Amino acid sequence: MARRRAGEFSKDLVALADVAKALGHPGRLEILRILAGRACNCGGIVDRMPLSQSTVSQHLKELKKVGLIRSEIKGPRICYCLDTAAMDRARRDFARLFESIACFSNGGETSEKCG
Amino acid sequence: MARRRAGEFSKDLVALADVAKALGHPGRLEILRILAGRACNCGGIVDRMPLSQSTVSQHLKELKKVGLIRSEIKGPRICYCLDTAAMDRARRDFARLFESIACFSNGGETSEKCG
DNA sequence: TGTTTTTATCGTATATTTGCGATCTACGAT
DNA sequence: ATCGTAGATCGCAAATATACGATAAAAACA
Repeated sequence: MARRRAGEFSKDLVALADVAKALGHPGRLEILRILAGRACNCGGIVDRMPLSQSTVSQHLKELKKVGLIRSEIKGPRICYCLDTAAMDRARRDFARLFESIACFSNGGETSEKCG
Repeated sequence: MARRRAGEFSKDLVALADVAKALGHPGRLEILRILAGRACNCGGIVDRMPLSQSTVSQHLKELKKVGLIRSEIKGPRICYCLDTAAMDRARRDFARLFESIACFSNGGETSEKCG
């Protein structure tokens, strides 16, 4: 992004966009799916993904940045798991977004006639 | 993105990630909010946003690409509106994503003990 | 026909993302 | 102390994204 100006959009909007951006990569969605089944260390995730260790590590960092996952040192390895509270918050935020945006009462066509 | 390899992730996953990515910018979320209230032409959106006409036009193109909005030529101007069917699909897809990922039955802590 | 309005697109600049190999760090085991 | 494993981080390259001004294109209108 170039020439970013501060305070152009509301804090909430930016926060939601950040979470959406974190979800905006199939690899990161896949990681969340993997962690949903079971907390897992980095290596375990790498084994199930078509990406290198360093790349997976970067995606994990990204997901951590927005708080969707957490890590915990477990002896020689680091265990990653979902932050269920954050996930629940995200779920509600998205639901609210779509609620606030859409008036899904009409037949499914344009929201109203243009003009 | 560098060195993209084809078919690494499932089609559905990629499609959902694409929608998430489209939602991953506060400007685009704002545009959706504006269009939720009322179908609007490009100029009308520009007037309510801290971005230039050309930038807004690009964001509109992005949202069109994933199908969340549609456009309709209306005389000298082009009217943009939500594609309510697509929005509804997206809403359900996100709801399903969070359902499939989270087991929100425990106290809100880690999904299960790590390791 | 020429002018105005509206929007898309081009060209450009800059920032960010994605990806990988290589390396560094931390830790447990020998 | 040394080695091996696990993971983060660095350095690099390439692709995308973001933003804007300028310009082009289409349509209404004088």
